[in-house]
Amino acid sequence: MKYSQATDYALHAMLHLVTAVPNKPVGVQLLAEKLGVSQTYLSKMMTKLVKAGLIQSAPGANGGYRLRRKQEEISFLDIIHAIEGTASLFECSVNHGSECLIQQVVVDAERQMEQYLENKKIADLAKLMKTE
Amino acid sequence: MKYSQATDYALHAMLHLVTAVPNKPVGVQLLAEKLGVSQTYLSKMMTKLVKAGLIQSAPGANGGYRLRRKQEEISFLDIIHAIEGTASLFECSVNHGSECLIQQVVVDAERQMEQYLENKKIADLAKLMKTE
DNA sequence: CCATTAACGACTTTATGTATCCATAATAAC
DNA sequence: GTTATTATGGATACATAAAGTCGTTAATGG
Repeated sequence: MKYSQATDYALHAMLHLVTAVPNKPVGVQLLAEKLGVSQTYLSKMMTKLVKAGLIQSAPGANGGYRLRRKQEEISFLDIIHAIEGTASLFECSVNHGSECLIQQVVVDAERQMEQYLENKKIADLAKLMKTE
Repeated sequence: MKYSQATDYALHAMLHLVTAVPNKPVGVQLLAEKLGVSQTYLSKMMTKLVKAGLIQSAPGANGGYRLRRKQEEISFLDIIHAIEGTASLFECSVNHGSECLIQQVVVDAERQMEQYLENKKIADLAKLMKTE
């Protein structure tokens, strides 16, 4: 079980958008160059972020992407869910009569991780980077 | 990102071993029947559990598997690690000069989940099932 | 010896992630 | 309006991992 590289790229792309000049769109070509990944591949992830309502896109000259919400309101979990989906990490495939106690435990554990990721905003990282 | 079905099977198999008669080995054929999975496939996971030191195996007639440790000392995390491995869920593939702050956040989040799974023992579930 | 049972390796199949290419649509600048 | 720019979408190829099967070997009890 691993987070996909796509999630890695999306998180880094969002961090770049946060630290970019406000309201000035950033093109996928620039982002792709900074991350060392192809434009066409990265654009798929950007499209997912758009559909999740995290960023806004603008076509045409001087177009690109910019944040849709305040940066304090965009959590790690938002980004991860946009790329990976929101399905549970664990689903019991054993056919027992009752509810699966094992699944309850693992899902509860997953909830612990998600709470942590929900409380972490990319704005937190942006602050850290400025003081370095 | 998902936990593999193999992990699901392993967790259920361990739960069966905990609730079985102590010190009497349980064969893979019986376990496989209860879980609705083939013997040969399940035996791969059982072998991993043996190598992880969670259970003991005995070949030959009346052989099978039984717990190696006390059931209060076998956690969900032990079983999951035995099947999935212990590698981190997230590894940054972007080439920046410094340490990856994003990776730190996600790894910390993962640690939250692991702590929860470490504190949950299969003995806890066994108790629950007896009272039902 | 014989039946039973775990362990191991080779293999097939299927699904998912990674990545590229090309066509299309929308917008801004001229 | 024309052109350059930029995002979006579909098709496709490739690599990797998961899911599952089969046959063989090895060890043990009766």
